Formats: sequence, structure tokens, C-alpha cells
Amino acid sequence: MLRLSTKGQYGVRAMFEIARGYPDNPVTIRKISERQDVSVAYLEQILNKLRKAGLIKSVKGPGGGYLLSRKPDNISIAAILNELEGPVAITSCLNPDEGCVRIDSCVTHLLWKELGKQVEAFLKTITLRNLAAGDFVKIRRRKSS
Amino acid sequence: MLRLSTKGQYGVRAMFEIARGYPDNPVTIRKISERQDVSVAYLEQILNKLRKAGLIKSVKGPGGGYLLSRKPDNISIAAILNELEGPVAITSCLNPDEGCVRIDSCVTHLLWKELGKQVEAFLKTITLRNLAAGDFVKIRRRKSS
DNA sequence: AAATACTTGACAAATTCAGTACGGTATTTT
DNA sequence: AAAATACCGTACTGAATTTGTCAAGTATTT
Repeated sequence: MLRLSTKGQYGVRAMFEIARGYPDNPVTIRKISERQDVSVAYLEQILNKLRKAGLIKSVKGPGGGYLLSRKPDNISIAAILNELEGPVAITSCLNPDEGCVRIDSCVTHLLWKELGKQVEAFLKTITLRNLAAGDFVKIRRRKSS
Repeated sequence: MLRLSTKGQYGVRAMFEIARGYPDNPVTIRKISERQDVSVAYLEQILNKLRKAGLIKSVKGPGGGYLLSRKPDNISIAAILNELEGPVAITSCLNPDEGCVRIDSCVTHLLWKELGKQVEAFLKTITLRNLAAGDFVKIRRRKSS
């Protein structure tokens, strides 16, 4: 359950590759494709979205490719996934675009909302730099009510 | 992103209704259907799985219905969703049944694994009793590395 | 001018989801 | 015993989503 689409997965991996060229060594789509084993055509769709979102910028011509727009420790996994898959929404009625007819009577509404918040918070704490270094934030649980 | 299927959602809501009859007041499918606005036929599929998993038991005949097998504070949301949707697996390669060909080279493997663990841990702390009472565990974040 | 790269939109096969339909079986009440 | 009530199980299907591919551009540098 709770699976992420391939677009999101590939997107993060692509960003990781682009981060390797930071700050001024453009990485071509072809290189990303080879290293991460994803087709060039599919990557184009993904990178296009990320570029429009301002997370990366492109340099044309020979020697060109993609570059990070910001520092690796300033780009979170949450930011990447948000562009490719939209915000975390455990249920469709939690999606801002849709709406919930039975919020008041729904006993689970708050539960899913809270879960979504937890996930989002976690993904916000992980940046491309953390990813490259392999160090993730550990969370300590504690009852509060 | 990260949406839960309706089976999981309806399953939790159905369990909530059954919990209302705890400890010895069987709740019929029809009642659950009316209260939660889910078709009887669809609920049958869902409750069947939960019964086989031992979370609920059924009483036949007039006056019959479904009962919780254990105390409400001993049934977690994680347990319910696990039966209906399988374990949390952010990526298909984290599903125990499948497998990952590129674990070693995959930079994101640990990230998704960690996220899955966090989600699972959260859902384990919430029980049907918490759900009925509306009190959820709050988590406090803290850097550890 | 050629080579290299990025850009865009349409399209389609495959998979998953959400739910229905139907034909049972078991138990209790009258 | 029969009727009523309730659960059990499989098969099927229409719709939506996912996961890509394909084709035909446009832009920039050497």
C-alpha cells in the first residue's frame, strides 16, 4: 500500500544525478538515462516538469545539460515529489482540488490528514545532500495526549 | 501522491462501526452499509478478508452480525490496512514478494525503506479506541545525526 | 552548417481500481 | 419444517491511472 509512482521515483533519482554535477557541470539527459536506466523520452517529461517548477535549469548546445537551480541542501525530496505527483493526499477527499462532502461525519478524516502531515514533514527534512550522503533524519516517538 | 485505496479506507470505517458494538452487540453488514455509505456487496469482500485475518468474527442468523475479535485498543490501523492492502511498500521493489535488482546501486532504496518504516510505525500506534476517541499520537521531530 | 540538446504534444498498451452480479451456505426463529 | 435473516465466494467488467513510446519540432554552440 501507499505506493509512489515511477515518475516520482525516477524524478528523485534523476535529481540525484544532476546534483552530482553541482555547481557548474551540466549533466545530459543521456547520461542520466544510462546511469539510472530510464528511457530518454520518459526522462524528458519528468525533467520538463522539474524545470518549469524552477528546481533545475537547462543549458543548450554541446556541453550542455541540466543543472541544479539551488544548493543541494536546499532541495528537499518533498519539493521534487510535489512537482511530479502533487501534494500528499492519502484520500482523494484530502486533495485540495477535490473536496470532502462528509468531513464532519467522517471519523477517519483527521487520521488521514495527520498521516499525510507526518509524511510530508519527513520528506521535507531530507534534501539532495542528505540523499547523497546517505544520512536520514531519525525520529523519536513520544506520546503527547 | 501516496493515496490509499478505497478498500483500505472503507475497511477502517467498517471496523469503526463494528467497534461500536463491542463487546457483544453484533453489527450487521446492512447497518455498516447505511452508516458509512458503502455498498453491501463491496463490504462483504472487505469484511471477509478481515474475518479470515482474525480481526473480526461473525455471528449468523437473525440478530447476528460482526464482532471485534479483540479489544478496540488492541487493534491498530496498521493491522487493518495490512490485511486489506498488504504491507507498506513505497516502491514495488520494497514489496517482500517482488525483489530489487539494483539494491546496491540504488541511492533511494534506503530513503523509501525509511519512509515506509515511519508510516508503519505511526499507523501501529493508532488503535480503534484512539480513532473513536479522536486522540492521535503526536510525534516530535529531532535530528539525531 | 552540423552537431548536440532540449521541448512539446499526442497516443496507446498494460495495469490497477472500484464496484457489481450472482449463486450459493449456514443459523435461528416461528 | 420453512421462512427469514445473515454470511460466503467467485467471476466479471467498466473506468481510471500508470507507464511509457513516438514523432516532429526549436534552440544553441562549435
